[in-house]
Amino acid sequence: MRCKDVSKVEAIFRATLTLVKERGLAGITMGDISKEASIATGTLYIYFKNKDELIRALFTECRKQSAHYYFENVNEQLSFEGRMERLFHNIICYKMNNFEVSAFLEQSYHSPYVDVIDLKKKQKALNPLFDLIKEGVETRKIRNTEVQLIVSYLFGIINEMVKKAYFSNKKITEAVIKEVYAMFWNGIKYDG
Amino acid sequence: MRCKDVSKVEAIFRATLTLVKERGLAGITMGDISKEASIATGTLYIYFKNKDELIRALFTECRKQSAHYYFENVNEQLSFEGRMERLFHNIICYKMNNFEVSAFLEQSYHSPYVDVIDLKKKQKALNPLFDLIKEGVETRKIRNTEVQLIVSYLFGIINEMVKKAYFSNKKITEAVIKEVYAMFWNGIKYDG
DNA sequence: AGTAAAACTGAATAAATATTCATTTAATTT
DNA sequence: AAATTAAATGAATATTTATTCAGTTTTACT
Repeated sequence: MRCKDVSKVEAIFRATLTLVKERGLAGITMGDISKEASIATGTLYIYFKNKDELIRALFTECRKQSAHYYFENVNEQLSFEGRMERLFHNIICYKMNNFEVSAFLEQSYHSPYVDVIDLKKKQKALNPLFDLIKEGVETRKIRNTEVQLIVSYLFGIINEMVKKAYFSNKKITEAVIKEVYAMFWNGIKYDG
Repeated sequence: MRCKDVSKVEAIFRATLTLVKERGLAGITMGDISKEASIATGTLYIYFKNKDELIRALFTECRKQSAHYYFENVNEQLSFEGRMERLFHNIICYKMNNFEVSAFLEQSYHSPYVDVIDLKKKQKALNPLFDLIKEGVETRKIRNTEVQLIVSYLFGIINEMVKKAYFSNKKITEAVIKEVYAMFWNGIKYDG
């Protein structure tokens, strides 16, 4: 054998996400993870120095992946409104289809595994979003408000809705996304 | 001594909330709690059978307290709009001034300490909110949408905003509350 | 003050969990 | 196909954490 197996890291990550979704970050052990990933406990320590590093590595990975999907097809060909709607749509869909990722990230933020320094880096990944909102404010497409407030408004609505849908076992249909987007847009649009 | 000391339970709860706010639910031990509460570890077991019961008792207490404050002064003397704004205001203020309570509740929901049965009871505490929204929809004050969606929209905005404010060390001023409420209202109001 | 009951203490023990490592298995090289 | 190296195993060990309990202090009552 030549090198560490990427697919094993993948299996470990996937197992951890599954367990965190089911039991929460507070309720999982290295034994649980290895069992869920169908590997020996010792093998975890070949891929990660310890539990902290495993969780942190997964945290980093999840953040990278999320941000990547958020901005898919949000490009200059689209109007401001088009880009905003696309972004909104992407974020909802990603969070719905990858609920375990969202759940893990949310739980990690205020856990002993993740510290504030990491959080600062988050800003960069979401810079295009901040820029888009800034543009909207400057061109009077959206109300003249603190950019951060709009971001909180955006993620607040989406996070809560996705969480609710997940825990009540309901799918979020395209019609519902349209409806919520309308509410979101009415909330932020400029009206003199 | 005649009976167990209520103020000691209070101290234990307060200590736990402080620690969960700082380190997260995953990062606290019974030893940490007793130390923070300035009592011996053994004393914890006089008041609570074990860690699970401690956390669950605190969870129940926090939920009761929150719901109580949310509906303060939301009464029939007020117009529909007045009641809605008051409620919005109450929820924000409570969550700001008792951030550790909100943080603890949020983390508990998906922890091994709290199970789904408890969650069902939550519905009842928030019934007045559901009723208010239903009334709004029926009287065409707010858009004709799934009530649950409006609730998610409401809590989503507030939760995210309070979290952001707390972690960036900024106070939410009355002006900001007014601004966010305006956005919220524009999002849900009926417009043909 | 004297006494019994309740509350409190924190070191000792039990239980859970993380981590290591001697051994086995599989892959790669010569 | 033997030798070499990397990866995987899981029982053993170390560490952390929950829980208990024998002894101490405080309280409430006479």
